[in-house]
Amino acid sequence: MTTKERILQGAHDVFQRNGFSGATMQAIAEKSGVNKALLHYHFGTKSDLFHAILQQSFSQLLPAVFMALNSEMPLRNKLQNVVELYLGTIIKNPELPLFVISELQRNPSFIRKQIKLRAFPPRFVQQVKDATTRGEIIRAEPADIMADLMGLCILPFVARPILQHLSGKSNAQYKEFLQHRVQHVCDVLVGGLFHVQR
Amino acid sequence: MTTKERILQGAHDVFQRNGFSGATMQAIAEKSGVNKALLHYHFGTKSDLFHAILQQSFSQLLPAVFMALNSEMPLRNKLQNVVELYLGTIIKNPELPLFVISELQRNPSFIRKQIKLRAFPPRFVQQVKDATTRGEIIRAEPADIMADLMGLCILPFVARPILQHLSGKSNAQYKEFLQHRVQHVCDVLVGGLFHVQR
DNA sequence: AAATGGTTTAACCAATTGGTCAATTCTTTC
DNA sequence: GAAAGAATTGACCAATTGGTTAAACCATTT
Repeated sequence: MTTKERILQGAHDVFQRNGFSGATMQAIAEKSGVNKALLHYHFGTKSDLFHAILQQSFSQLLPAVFMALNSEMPLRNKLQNVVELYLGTIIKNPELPLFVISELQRNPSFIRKQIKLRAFPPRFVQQVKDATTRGEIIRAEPADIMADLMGLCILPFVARPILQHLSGKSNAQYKEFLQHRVQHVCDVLVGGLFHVQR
Repeated sequence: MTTKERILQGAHDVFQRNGFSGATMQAIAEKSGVNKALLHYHFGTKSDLFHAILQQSFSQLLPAVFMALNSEMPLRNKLQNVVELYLGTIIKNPELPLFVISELQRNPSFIRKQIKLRAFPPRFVQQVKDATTRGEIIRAEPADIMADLMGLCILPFVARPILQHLSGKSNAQYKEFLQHRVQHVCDVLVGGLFHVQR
């Protein structure tokens, strides 16, 4: 593992846990086992380093989902597929969504500058339109479904402290809860969007 | 409006926009039109002031929802009712959810210390249990439904920059989207949880 | 082994941070 | 209107912040 990589790893940890304002170059240096000046030598300013991390974090989340949303699968299976993919990613990196979301909220210009995704996947949009006109699903636009999907998936992670406290679950129990939740989200999403066959 | 209130207002604004680490006492003082030393005179340390704001913000969100969840309404109407109440609150204060969520994540001890809600509303829990055994809704626990409800409601607010950018909506269009969403969330939630009458 | 060029460090800097304090202003009480 | 107490301020402080720089270290080439 090269020094640059160790720094990126340390920066990732510190930024993700504390956000941009809460993180200090000193903390990142210590976490990476490296002198503070070396951060600037390799990565310029704090903002530069931060943007590198944010970019990487962001691209870890959405692009895969978008690719799945753009596949040729029928809508119903596709949704199920995306939920599994999305939740799988988040379970492996539970702090990712809140980090990306809060930092994008406080730095919205980042989106316009850096993010190349400028619309929902066209195949997904078309499927939603078709399914609506055919009356297979309730009247909804892609943004709604995208919001449903993301909201159902990320909430147990971003609001974990509250939810775990209220439900009185141990860490192990909460983990189990998260496992079961994949199926639950699929059920709610598909069941809530699709009309029943009569 | 008394000086103390003006300070609380200013602190609310600055903390909500920048989080604890991102906010400075100087900024709060300026926003409140007051000398920095006065903040300490009235509210002690930065942490003290922050906790006052966080407490107030938190109690603005959940307690009302919990009271509604504990009413004697039938489950189906209750959910609809809570969604409308919750979304109504958030629309009036769109930055509240992300603020509470991120700060609770980075300061989880606050929950144990300050928040008195230690379980889901008992009447709601009982209703879910009953409805499950009667086969009216899919197998789900209160934590799941709570997560569904919160996730569906807050996502368009916490992830607004991304979602608005992807959907290509103007501010006005996005506001309209949020209005329509009340009905959509009700539909998805009720439709996703309840089995259909056959 | 000397020269070279990239890597890493300790020491340092100006600016900003949260916080204090004595002095001043304002308000209330007598 | 004087005394008293609360409210408000400007000046100040030590600690920390992001960032710089010159010197040291290290590996490679000649």
